[in-house]
Amino acid sequence: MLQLVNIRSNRDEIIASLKKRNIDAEALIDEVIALDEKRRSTQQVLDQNLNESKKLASEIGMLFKQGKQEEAQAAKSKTSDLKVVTQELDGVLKETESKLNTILSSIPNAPHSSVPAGKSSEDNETIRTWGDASDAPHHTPHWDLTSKYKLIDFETGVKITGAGFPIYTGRGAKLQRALIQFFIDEADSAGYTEVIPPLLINEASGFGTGQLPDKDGQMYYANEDNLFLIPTAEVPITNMYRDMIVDEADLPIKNVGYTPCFRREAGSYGKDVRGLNRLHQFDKVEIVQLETPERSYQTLENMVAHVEGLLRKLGLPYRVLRLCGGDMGFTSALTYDLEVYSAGQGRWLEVSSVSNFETYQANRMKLRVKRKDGKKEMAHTLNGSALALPRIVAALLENNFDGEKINIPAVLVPYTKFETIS
RNA sequence: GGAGAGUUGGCAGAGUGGUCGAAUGCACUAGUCUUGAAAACUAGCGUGCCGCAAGGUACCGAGAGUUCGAAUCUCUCACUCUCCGCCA
Repeated sequence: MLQLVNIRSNRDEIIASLKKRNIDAEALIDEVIALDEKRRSTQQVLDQNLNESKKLASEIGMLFKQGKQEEAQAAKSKTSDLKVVTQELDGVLKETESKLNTILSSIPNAPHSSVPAGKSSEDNETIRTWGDASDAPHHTPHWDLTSKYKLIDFETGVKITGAGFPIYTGRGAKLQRALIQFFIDEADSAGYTEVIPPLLINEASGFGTGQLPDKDGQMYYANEDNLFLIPTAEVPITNMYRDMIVDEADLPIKNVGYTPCFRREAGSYGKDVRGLNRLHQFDKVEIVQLETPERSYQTLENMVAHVEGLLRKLGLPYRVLRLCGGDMGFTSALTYDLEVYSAGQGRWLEVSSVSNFETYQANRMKLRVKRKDGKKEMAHTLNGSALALPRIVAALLENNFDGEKINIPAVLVPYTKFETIS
């Protein structure tokens, strides 16, 4: 959620910034400001009333103690009017706060100044490209390769679960594990602490990182237990720090976690879902950081650099995009997408999304930093895929197929224990 | 799944209707003492909201209720622990 203090003091900037998401937030923001004012003035009056009630109550207590029954009874009758007013004010305050929170949590994060305006992925800004996207010798899509070399069994996955739940078999499975291990080792070297979080999360966690209340349709839901399957490790890992005040000296906090991710992906179709392009269950290694406001943007760049390092070591041509306002996620202030070139399909595939949420998630989950001078403020949260497996596998197979065999990148061979797939 | 016990400040742990935001100990911070450290002593030490401030108000797992007044009584829910059952 946006912070009220910011909305109060930077109303115009926030409205202008939200325009980059193609949202005219003026009416909403003004409603927030009005509700906030109502909330504050109501609380002032309520506090005065409560103060009087408290005083009266303790006076009555004294009178009873001194045995002055009649005076005590008289004082009691005075309290009833006050009580009615207090209850009324309390009702108004709660209702106002609840309205305020509902509206506030429905407003997306205000994009960073560097975010370009735009409507769709067409308007994303390409920051840089690495590698030669055109030099692949063959153009066989990965679904032909996985079938030819028996790496992934899509059909049996359909039988036991449904579309989008593939079965990795033999060297396909080993390649998958090798990549996971490689990604975690790299993050480990970069100072991230590995965590293995739960794969189901409760409502509070879903709200904390911003998947709830609006995106519950995207998550699988275990009705009996009121739990959701995680769409990304971001949710459990970031929520480890929910309702916490962390010492500035402990920042940055860096975690890496490998988890399967589950997404319903309702409404997807066509070439986007062919093969490994979009799945309901997929593996991902995620990096998460908690930072101070003044350092978070440098940290964002560092995280992008980390992900680029992975792609370079794998030898996959890629490009870095700065997402436009219209294509950015609800909670993000600035997002970089990394896309690898898929030689077999002749197109770019998103394999990582690295974002700075600034205080947006922190404010939802009450995650604060205690500064050296003792003052508390919202922390910044960041995360990024490092990396999402399926499309990496797709690009790896396609780009390294020489017509006879698939050549495993040298960095992976110690993990796979085989150099080629043929 | 069954039975029982519990949930209080960073931790431990008092508190069963009034002056309790909450004893005490530990931890932590600052100071005194000391060549330095330890010890000892002194002081400070939760969070949110409102307020320029003084200060006010709320929070003792969550929510509702009884009462002039609730950490304390009642109800509902959640969670934790112990024992039994089941089980990787």
